[in-house]
Amino acid sequence: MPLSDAQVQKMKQKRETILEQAIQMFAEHGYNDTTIAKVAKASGVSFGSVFTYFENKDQLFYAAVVEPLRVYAKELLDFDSNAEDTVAELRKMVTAHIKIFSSFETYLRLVVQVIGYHNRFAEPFAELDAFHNTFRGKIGELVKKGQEQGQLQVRDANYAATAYTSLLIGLRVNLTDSPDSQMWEKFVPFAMQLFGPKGE
Amino acid sequence: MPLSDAQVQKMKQKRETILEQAIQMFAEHGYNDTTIAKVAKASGVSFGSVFTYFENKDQLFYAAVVEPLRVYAKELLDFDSNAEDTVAELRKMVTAHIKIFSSFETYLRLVVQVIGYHNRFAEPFAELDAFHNTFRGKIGELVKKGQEQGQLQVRDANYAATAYTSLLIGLRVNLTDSPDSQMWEKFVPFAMQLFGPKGE
Amino acid sequence: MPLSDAQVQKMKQKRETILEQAIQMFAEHGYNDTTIAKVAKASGVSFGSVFTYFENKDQLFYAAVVEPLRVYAKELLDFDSNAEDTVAELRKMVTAHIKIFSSFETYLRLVVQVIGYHNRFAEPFAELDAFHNTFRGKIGELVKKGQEQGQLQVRDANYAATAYTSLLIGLRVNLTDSPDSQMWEKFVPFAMQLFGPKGE
Amino acid sequence: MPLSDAQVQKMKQKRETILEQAIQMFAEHGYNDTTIAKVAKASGVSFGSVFTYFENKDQLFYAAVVEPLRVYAKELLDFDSNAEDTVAELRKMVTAHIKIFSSFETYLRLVVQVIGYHNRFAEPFAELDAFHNTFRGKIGELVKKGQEQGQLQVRDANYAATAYTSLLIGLRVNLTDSPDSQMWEKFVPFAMQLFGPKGE
DNA sequence: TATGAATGAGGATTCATTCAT
DNA sequence: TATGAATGAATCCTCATTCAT
Repeated sequence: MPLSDAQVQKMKQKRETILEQAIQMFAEHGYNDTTIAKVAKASGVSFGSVFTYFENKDQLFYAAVVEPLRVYAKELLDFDSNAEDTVAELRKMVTAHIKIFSSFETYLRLVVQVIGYHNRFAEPFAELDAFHNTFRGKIGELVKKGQEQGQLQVRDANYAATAYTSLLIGLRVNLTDSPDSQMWEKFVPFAMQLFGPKGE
Repeated sequence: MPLSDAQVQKMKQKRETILEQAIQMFAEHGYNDTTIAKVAKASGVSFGSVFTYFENKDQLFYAAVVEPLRVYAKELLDFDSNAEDTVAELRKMVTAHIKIFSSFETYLRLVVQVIGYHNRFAEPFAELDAFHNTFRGKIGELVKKGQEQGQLQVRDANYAATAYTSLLIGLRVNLTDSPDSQMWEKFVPFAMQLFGPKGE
Repeated sequence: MPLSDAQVQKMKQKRETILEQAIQMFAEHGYNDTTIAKVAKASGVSFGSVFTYFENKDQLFYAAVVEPLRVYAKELLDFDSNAEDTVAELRKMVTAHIKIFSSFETYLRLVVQVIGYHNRFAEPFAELDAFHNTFRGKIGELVKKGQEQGQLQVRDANYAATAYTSLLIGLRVNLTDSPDSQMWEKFVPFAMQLFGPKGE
Repeated sequence: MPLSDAQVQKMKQKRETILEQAIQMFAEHGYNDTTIAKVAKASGVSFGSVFTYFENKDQLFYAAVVEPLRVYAKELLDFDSNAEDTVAELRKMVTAHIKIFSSFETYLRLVVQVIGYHNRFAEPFAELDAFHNTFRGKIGELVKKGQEQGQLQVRDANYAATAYTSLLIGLRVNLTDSPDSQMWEKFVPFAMQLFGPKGE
């Protein structure tokens, strides 16, 4: 007996709710202090149901880390590594990234944990690491282009990209309780400096 | 009957061993996956003995975070915020910091965890936060001086300091498995850029 | 999906079994020497299940003390404080009480422990104390009535009631291993004396 | 090297202090919640020293129960079972007993526990039981004499004695927090009734 | 599919007791 | 004799996971 469309919809919705609550709680209280029972309660389902949608706690954690990544990845990679005016594109990119990071508080807490315990969380870490490489790579390309055009001082573009992503994650770690995006914006010029724009 | 000096020494040594093992394991496997039994075994003592030296697991964790801080704090603050040649002092400072951070792998993993779950680890977090403020403050002073002397471009010195400490921590997070200090050194010029040195 | 009636019945039965075993063991071996594991084993359930029915050991103890009280209270208060023939009613009451106390061995051991450590067992003690006051009060009323009617010598009715309940509990303490109800019956006339019946 | 008298005195004193503290704490908090460490601390000695004076915790408990008994036994048996005026002697005895029991709060809490868990505390219980039999026996003799003299109504003297000791212990249990000896005195006439004095 | 009772492995902690100093 | 560090058995409790309904 196939499920009706309405039923499929309802189930999707339920899965979504559980995942959102899980992200919230994993980020806030960590893996161990987040119990399946608490997630279930916060989601308004029985804890048995959590196992209907996620094989086990590790899978739930994996999904909590990896699924948002797909969304955020797109936003973070939304810049043109072939742009003509490299510096302008970089500035647009940095501004967008800063804005995204300032609003990511919950999710990035999760990311930091995964990185911190990458032995324990090998699988989600692999995904994050893969994205990080893609991310750095694309930024590196843009930087390289800017250097070739003479708009940026010549330095190792990959290191510049790594310094840049490190600054982003470091700010997120340090400004733990500062959702105030105005303050975040102040860091745009500092981030730009890492790329060595000429005449600034 | 007071303990003999030899006794006292032996106890100090034992406490030290336990703490070192605890730091290692907390950093590697996190708070929850580090059991007292494992720490005891790694330290070559019975688990009951751990409780002789540390009131409970939370206190052990606290000590693991806070005691090394006292040592590292001194190293990290070892620069002159009144130096005449600001840029030279900054470069020396940055080089030293990069070196220190490159060797901190274990301890900084711990730090990242504490920051990530600062709700859970409120007390050690408070200590880290206090140090961070001192650290940023002293760097900010040096930057301010450089700006007054005209050696640095004028920007908000506190934000510069925050960007700098963020870069350091972000590098540590991103370069999780890179104890290679040669690679770390490459980041010195990028860090310097955050302070806006003129004519570089 | 609500539980079926049969399920609910089974659970009630299981809870009952656990509680009975707990009463038995708490009475026999005391709070500390009664482990959850032993109670579980005696009840034929896993020890995890005990926590399904009782929040923790203290709650189990509380239930073990308070739930039987509801039953016994009714039996003990089953006399008429407005009876016409006071002495006859008192004799009936005393006979009933003696019989009840003679059969209470297990439960009263528990009661004695709670009273003995009323600091430690504050909550169950409060319940017992409340019942004791009700019990004494009702007896006192009957005694007062008898005195007004001239059937009993005039003494403080409340002290008489306290002396009576003390005798009951004292007998239970002293005759620890005497379930022999024939012997208990012999104490009826002594108990009656406390009320000062005229012409006996 | 024999110990000096002063040293022997000091040790006796220390043992005494430990025992007093132990009685206090066993009575107040029970066997299990009274730790050797706490007793040692309250006594101003190291917990190792407790083991110098008492073989182990059980022996300490045994001493706490049995040693005071030797003192109290003498007081409780201080009446003349051959007295000419039986009723007067009984009244004197009851008055003395009530007074003693009213002041025994701590010790009798201990006694009640031993009786309550006589399986667990078999050895101290045996001592208490032996004393109880002696105590009842001597009272029984006096009662028997009074009956022979026609001063008391004829009833089973042993049951009367048991009823009497039960009333004493029951009062002690019930009046847990009433050190007020004035109130206790009110129970003298009730206790007397148990012996069936003629013409009262 | 949804529920929640049942299970038991795992872990922090307490504390009597031993024993070296 | 006095001390207190060392030990590890014992116990409460949590929680992921299974499975009958």
